[in-house]
Amino acid sequence: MATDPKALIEELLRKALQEKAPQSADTPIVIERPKQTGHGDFSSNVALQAAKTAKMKPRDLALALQESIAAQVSASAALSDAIEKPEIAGPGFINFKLKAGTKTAVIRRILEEGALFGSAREGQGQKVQVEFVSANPTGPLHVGHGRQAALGDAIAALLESQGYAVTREFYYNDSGAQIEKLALSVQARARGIHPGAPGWPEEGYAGEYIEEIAQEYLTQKGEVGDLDAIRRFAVASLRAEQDVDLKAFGVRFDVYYLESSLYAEGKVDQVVKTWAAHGKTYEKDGALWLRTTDYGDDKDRVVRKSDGTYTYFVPDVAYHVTKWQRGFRKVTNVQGTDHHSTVTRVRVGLQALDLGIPVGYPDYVLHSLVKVMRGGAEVKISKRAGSYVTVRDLIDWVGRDAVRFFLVSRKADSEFVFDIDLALEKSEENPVYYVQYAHARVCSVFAQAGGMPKSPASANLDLLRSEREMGLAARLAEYPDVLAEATRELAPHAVAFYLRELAGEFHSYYNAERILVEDEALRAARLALCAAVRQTLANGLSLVGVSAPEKM
RNA sequence: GCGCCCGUAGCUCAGCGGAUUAGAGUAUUGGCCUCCGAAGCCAAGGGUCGUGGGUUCGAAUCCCGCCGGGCGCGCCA
Repeated sequence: MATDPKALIEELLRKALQEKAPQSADTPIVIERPKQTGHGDFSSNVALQAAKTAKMKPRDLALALQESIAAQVSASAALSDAIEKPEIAGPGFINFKLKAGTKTAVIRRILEEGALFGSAREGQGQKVQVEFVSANPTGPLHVGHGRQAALGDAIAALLESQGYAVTREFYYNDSGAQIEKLALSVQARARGIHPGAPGWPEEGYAGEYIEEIAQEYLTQKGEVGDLDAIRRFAVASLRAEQDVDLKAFGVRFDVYYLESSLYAEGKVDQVVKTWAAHGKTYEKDGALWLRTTDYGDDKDRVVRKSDGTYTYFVPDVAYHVTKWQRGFRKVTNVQGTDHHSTVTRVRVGLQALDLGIPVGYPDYVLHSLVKVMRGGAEVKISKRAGSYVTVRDLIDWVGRDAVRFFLVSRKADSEFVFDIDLALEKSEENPVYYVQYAHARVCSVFAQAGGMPKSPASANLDLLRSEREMGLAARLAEYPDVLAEATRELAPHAVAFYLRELAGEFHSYYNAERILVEDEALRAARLALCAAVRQTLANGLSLVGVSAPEKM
């Protein structure tokens, strides 16, 4: 018998459909977990979907399917032990209820699989790459980078959970106009010129960190006239600072890819040559244009300016070629929505190379901007950076766990209001602590019981019978599905929501039932359930980069 | 003007490859610690799902218009 109840139910429905309405046999079977407990553990609307092709009223078809399933169930002792006969409800839903033993089986599975519970093999053997943050070394990381870091790292972890071999990558521009401005700004500061004063570079960087870098450069006996040395110093110093912040945020990268290397290795030239060789470019007004309109863009784009330098998206395309050549068939880029115009260009640029790269390559997860609120007003100023709030500010204000949980709990495309007061002053009501508290609570029960249960998996789980215990078991069983779905959608916020619900059900259970009861067998069974809850909370928290404390 | 995204309870947000009575948190109000951690639990009130049409037996969910907000629309990156 299949160990996964969902697969089992799908099988039953498939057979019933073949028997009762063969002409509708290829109707996709959707099985969901109803929100209302009265609707059983699983529910399907196939009868509603198939009614048309079957030329039957939905309810009549549902009744026929029900009859067939009931027959299948009574014919098999294993099936009879696993599930109840289905019920019909509403316009023609078929609702399934699992026997208690089927539901609690997940507890044993969790205890056996431990940290691996929730993982799957969907992506086994496939190399995927997630590119995120990719901040230029021209200033400290801002809140938007924080959102990217939280999102990207969680997406990477989700992909890992499904078996993919994931590379976390950070791409940065270490040459070009922005870096030049940075160098000039530091140089100006080193000469005592303040932002806006005569001699200050056009569109220079005005943040206080520029002054700090300038002072450091000077104390290390740097030569004010040596712009090249200043550039190297400033980039190194900002890169180091970003690394410190990322480390504090609990995010690490496998690869740092330098834009300059693309030029150095001739990869940028190669891209342009290939386009030209395929007749995808033409000269106009002293510039070189790419026929992006051939691929649905609204106008052609300049790739080489009249001054001979390339526009930004040429190295971008070259960079993505390396991703493809490095064997990443699935690539996800996490960026702000302000970059959404590059999505088309990069994809089109890749298509125009005729390398056999699929049309939708790469995937993009675009997130909208983050607004930071404090005391009912928007915070725009950071002491360090001047004009924006940094990741460091957020971590200092509310702590890493709260920042990561908050930033990952909204779907990427929703505009995000990060309320410092909510995250900090009301910390006792904060969702992060709510989830962490559930974890700590289980640990504290174990402490009371004299340590972690020795062999929780050997407990007699049939003793778990209450509504709440069944509900918790069902919730636990859902976890692998949540991860699979969240991975498919590249939407880690689903994990944060799931954790909130699981924690809530546990708190509720904890208040309603005593876990450390006299009856040893029952106590062992409840401890096993608690151990499974703890494991799942820990797995989910770890996935979104939040710690699972034993005490708080 | 054009393109993409968003508009769900006072506030912050889930749900949106249609389907059984729209959900959480927070805020407000009222209960629960002689008993495993009250950073918790239980309960109440609070929503014409921006708006007007359309498709459908059935729409918060799909399609179109409008209103409101965000982001793009460079030989900037």
